[in-house]
Amino acid sequence: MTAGIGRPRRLPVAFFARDATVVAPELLHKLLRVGSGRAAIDARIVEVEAYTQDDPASHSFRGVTARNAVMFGPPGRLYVYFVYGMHHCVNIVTGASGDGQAVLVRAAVMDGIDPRRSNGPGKLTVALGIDRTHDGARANLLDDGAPSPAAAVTPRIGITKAVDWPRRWVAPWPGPEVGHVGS
DNA sequence: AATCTGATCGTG
DNA sequence: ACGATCAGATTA
Repeated sequence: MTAGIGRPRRLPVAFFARDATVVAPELLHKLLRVGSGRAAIDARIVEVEAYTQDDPASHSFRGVTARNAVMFGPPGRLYVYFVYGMHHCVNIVTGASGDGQAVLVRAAVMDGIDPRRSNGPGKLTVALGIDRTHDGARANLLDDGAPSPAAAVTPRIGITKAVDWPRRWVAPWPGPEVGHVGS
């Protein structure tokens, strides 16, 4: 992806301490950094989905459980879960502690990685090497001054409840269409 | 204890 | 359109 446009600034916890529907679109084109030092991998976020507690499709809808506990914890942490017996998905926890909400990172662009290898929630975690051991870890989001894209809000993907809620934001994608589950 | 259902992805 | 594959949540 493009080299640093500005000096990367780490987003403060306050950034995440707001409603998921507000934070989600602002996460577009921010960098999600995994690892540190020379092992650090950056992913420029290009597709997100917001999940709040009042959302029937959210894992937090029915209250705290062992799996979703992190969603109810402090903002700015990673909520990682395992689904379909084979895929991991990463979320950035938002809102105040006690409020179960998060933003699912559905796609990102990575330097030297074929976009088709990171254009889906499950594929992205593989590309970033994220698994359940990252659940609850502090998220490392960077703002390198990349211009904010004109976020397009659309219905969500891959869920069966409240599908129509406009809580999915997609940024211009440099390669082939995002995902294959068109809408 | 048993059943059901996925915030997905690759293949047919 | 469908199967893979299993953990977590729900129901009995």
